[in-house]
Amino acid sequence: MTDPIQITETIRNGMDLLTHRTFREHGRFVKAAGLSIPQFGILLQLHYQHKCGVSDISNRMDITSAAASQLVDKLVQGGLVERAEDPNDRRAKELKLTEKGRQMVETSMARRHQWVDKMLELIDPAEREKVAEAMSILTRVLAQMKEQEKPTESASHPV
Amino acid sequence: MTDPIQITETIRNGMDLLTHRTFREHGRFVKAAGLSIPQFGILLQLHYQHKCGVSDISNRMDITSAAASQLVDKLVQGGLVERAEDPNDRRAKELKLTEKGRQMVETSMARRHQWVDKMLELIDPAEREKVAEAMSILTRVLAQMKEQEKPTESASHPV
DNA sequence: ATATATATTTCAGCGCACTTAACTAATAAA
DNA sequence: TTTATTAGTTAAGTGCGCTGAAATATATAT
Repeated sequence: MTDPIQITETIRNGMDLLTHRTFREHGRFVKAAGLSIPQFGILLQLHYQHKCGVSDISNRMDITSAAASQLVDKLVQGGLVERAEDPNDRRAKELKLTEKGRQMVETSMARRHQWVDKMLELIDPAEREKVAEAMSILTRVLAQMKEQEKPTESASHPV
Repeated sequence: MTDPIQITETIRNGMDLLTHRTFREHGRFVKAAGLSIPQFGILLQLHYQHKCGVSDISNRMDITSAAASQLVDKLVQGGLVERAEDPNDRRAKELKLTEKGRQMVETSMARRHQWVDKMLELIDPAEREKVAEAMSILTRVLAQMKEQEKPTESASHPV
């Protein structure tokens, strides 16, 4: 297979399938965990950023700060997020995952990894290595794209 | 890279990034299209199955048939889905995408493909081929897993 | 023919995410 | 110091997705 069009087609198709699959898995897990998708989105954001303020959440999710505040509040009441005063700016809050919140994210990722691993079990080691190589290529290019998208961002918020 | 653990790790990590990314893209598109995630889920299901009944939707989405009926109704009113009587079973409905609905799905996929293509532009042809090979492996194994999961399914509903 | 099961719809009601608007408190600018 | 700006919260109200229950109509079983 060297036809460029067919190569693109193959990749598009594979991506579609992966996406489709992942969507359902994720939805089911979140639902089973008793959370909503937006709520879980906040947990994930906190997992990746380690800490942030309410406005960081509203920016990232394209919702008003009022909505973000309300969502966060539910997570705080659920014991998944810790909301403290930002020592540098007393108007702002410093949001972090609690241990319980961290575990929730861990579990969800473990669940996904379980699925990925099950998939890998069905192919032989040589193919597994090929897939790993492709993933490392994609990881690299995704990081590259992320850089390109945020040239104006300060170093203070490594999303 | 031949260490099995590292191979798995690399793949898991790549999958996580792809998932994360795709989620946001999809959410934004759906929102911009004036639909909800569940509504769009139905369009996608109809895209893959070509036609189905209300209960197929409720089964697949893990919601009651009442909920499915209501969701479908909104899509019908929006001109995205056609709801006709199933000639084989007059209790059931035969749901299909309208031309407008089909275009909506096409556009959303094109949007995603655009993003995938942009990603591919950043890597050289040799790497692109490697990625394609990996995707075809994954596509194969995904199909295989799907088979394993539905051994009792009749041939009438190729989801 | 009668009883039962299936496919869908309608309705009342609940919880959630979201928005706008008004408000508090703290920082930054004049 | 006053004036604006920024971060976050609160409250009222909207719309959506969802459920449970009741209703309708068709299909299947006895």
